Amino acid sequence: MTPQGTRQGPGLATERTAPPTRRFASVVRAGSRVTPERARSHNRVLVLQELYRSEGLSRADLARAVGLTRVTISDLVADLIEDGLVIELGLRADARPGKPATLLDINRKGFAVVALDLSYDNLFRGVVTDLDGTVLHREHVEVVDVTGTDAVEAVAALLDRLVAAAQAPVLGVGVGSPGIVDDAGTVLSAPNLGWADVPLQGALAERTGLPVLVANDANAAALAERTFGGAQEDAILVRVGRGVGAGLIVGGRLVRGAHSAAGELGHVVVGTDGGEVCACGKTGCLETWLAIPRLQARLEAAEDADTRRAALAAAGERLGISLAPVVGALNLGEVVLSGPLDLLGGDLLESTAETIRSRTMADSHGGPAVRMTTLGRDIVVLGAAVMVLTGQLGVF
Amino acid sequence: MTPQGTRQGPGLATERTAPPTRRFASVVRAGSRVTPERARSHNRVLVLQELYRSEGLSRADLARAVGLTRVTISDLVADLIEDGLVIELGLRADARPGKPATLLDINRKGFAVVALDLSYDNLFRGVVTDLDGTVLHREHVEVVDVTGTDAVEAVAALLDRLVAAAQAPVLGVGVGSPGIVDDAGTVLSAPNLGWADVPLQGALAERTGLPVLVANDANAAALAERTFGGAQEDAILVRVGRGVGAGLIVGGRLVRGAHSAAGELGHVVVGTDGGEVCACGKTGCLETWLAIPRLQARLEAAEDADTRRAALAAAGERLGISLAPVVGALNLGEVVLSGPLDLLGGDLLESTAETIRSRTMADSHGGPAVRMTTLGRDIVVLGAAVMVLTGQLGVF
DNA sequence: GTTTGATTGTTAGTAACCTTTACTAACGAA
DNA sequence: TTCGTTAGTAAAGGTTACTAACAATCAAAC
Repeated sequence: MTPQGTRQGPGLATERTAPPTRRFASVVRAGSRVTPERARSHNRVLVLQELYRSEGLSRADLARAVGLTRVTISDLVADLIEDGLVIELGLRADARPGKPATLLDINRKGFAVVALDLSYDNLFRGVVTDLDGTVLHREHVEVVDVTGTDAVEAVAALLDRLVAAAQAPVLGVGVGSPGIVDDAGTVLSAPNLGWADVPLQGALAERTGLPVLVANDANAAALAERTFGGAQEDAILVRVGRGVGAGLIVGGRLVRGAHSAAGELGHVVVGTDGGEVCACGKTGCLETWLAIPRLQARLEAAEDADTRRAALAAAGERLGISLAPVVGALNLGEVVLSGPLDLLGGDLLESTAETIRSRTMADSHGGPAVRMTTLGRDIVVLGAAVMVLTGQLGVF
Repeated sequence: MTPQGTRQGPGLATERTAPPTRRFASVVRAGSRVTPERARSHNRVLVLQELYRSEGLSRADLARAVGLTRVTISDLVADLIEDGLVIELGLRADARPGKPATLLDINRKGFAVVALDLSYDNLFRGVVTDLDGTVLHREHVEVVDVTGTDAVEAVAALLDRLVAAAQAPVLGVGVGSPGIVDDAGTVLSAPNLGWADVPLQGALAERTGLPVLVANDANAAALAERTFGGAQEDAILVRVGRGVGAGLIVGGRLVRGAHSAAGELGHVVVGTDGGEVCACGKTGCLETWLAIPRLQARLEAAEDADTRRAALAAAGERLGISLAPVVGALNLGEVVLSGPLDLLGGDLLESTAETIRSRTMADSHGGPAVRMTTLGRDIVVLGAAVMVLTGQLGVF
């Protein structure tokens, strides 16, 4: 053992032959022992996933896809049918040799998911969907100047109406809320709603008796984009509205952050040339460049079309400047924007893409894809639904 | 279903009630079925992890920690002892009622790990460690103007010497290489070594017959910092040398990126006020502000101590500017620097910390911790060793 | 029209795994 | 000495997934 290695070469050279401290950090979560029972439920999930992804598979198809034997698959499927999660569709139609297969599918219409989006101004929206994320029913409620516990009450009332409207057993409730939301579904901070440390998930779960999952709206949107929008395994979704937020998917998983605040991009300062003063006190925050109210004000002040296009391009450039380090550091493959299509979809988007490309290393793949979401205004509720499907069925 | 939902509220408003495409993205990797055999090997890993983390546990201690019964633990431990991975230390000394426990430990000296660091200028370094990451032996070789297959040959020769020097069976070989390295250990691009699509991992594995793992040097360093340096679950490690690279730990896991290029921060443009021209062709890349040769040139040109301090602070500010969006987006809890302590450790570090704090939302935790690594020049080889321990034993 | 080969799904039996229950060994305290 | 506690082992049992074998069914070849 070399206690104090001699400095060789011109390379990095801070010293100390590390006597590794006996404080290790583990990858595998504690208590994740695998009993046969847990193994089976894991395999159950695999079957569900496979069925979810492509309806109309036979038991034999599942066996090939999952890697278990036909016998085991038959057994698992029997369980799932008994639980009502899977149904038989009938015999396969196409002509091929051998015994015709019995096609299976998840019972897509047999359960409902309730999903809420609290991120609008003065409005809570909610939907009932089936297991595919198809919206079956919509409700909304105006919440002008409603904050604190009144706001929680309004959410609960909306939720009650949605649950009552559901035509099938409700699998669970997903909520996309503005602000910072921790793992347990407590809204740590949501200034617009006057919330601080509000245990929304617990409150709604207790009231409805249903499984409830609460997450940040931009994070939910990112999940939706990943699941229904075809986003890659490494992508960022940027939501532009009254404020600016983001959700990150890294390695196919949603990033939560050290203090559950991942995606809080709005108040990062952009560039080194000043800017407008932000509500947060700093100067040149991304929100001052990009938030819809400010952007609209600038567009209205513009005198001709060229000036308007320049304003949009400038906003896009600022977004690109702040995204470039993130794209470079994470090697993101995709940047997706969500917000008013008429404002974001044109010059702004193009400018963002061009700025990112010119400020990051042009890898052999020509930089990340930059595009608008195709999920429209339902992106948050769809993400909230994904949370339920993942949490309750393990699907996705 | 509302085909074209009416626009309500001033919120986000791009349209279309998403008919979700039947193209889903899954979280669980395909083919990850759990057979009883896999379940047992998983539990074996849990036992190893627990033993690794704190030596001197009894079978009963393990049972409590892992959550399996004493019977099962005894069985697993018998397997591990037979494989030579675990040894009995003798009876517990302290006096308490009941039968005295037989203490166990991983056979820490019974296996060796070989780890290489190819990231120095004109020098390859390698070490032999035990399972704790304690360095037992060092070798190095000068490689001035050695590139391409010659460089691979030099690596292989160094590796042979290290394997020959090992006093215990070699568990595996870890390599930290500059450049972009994919999952399979192929160096996609390492300009300094003249490598492009070099299947280093495969070549070394074939030559030595040992398990080999190759990864980017900064990524390896990040693993070391996470494992031995006490880094948090969400942290970035920035390596400053001839170039600038980084490794990211998100949710406790290393980030690989869409094209295996995560951490390539050196060629991201910083700020909006120009800068020096970079070798890559762009202007104002982080490397032009921060790389050691340029920094040293600026320091030598400085006339007095104040100017030198200002130069260091300016470099730190640039690093902070480019890290701020990353810290904000990922909500990182920690930023760790690796490189020449005399240059990075003082004003530069402070300036980086202050810049990050002033440009991100000051969350209730006062921003990320910013510090130097304590692992010194061995950080990359330690990370390479961690790769082997993780890959071969599942530890960490 | 019959045979052949292929495919599906089920039944029966087996091996692996973890658990429960029960036991022995070993020790401190009363 | 007795009691209570802790460590480790042994035997039996239940769950899980596997292999082997088979009936049902159909297309295609003969």
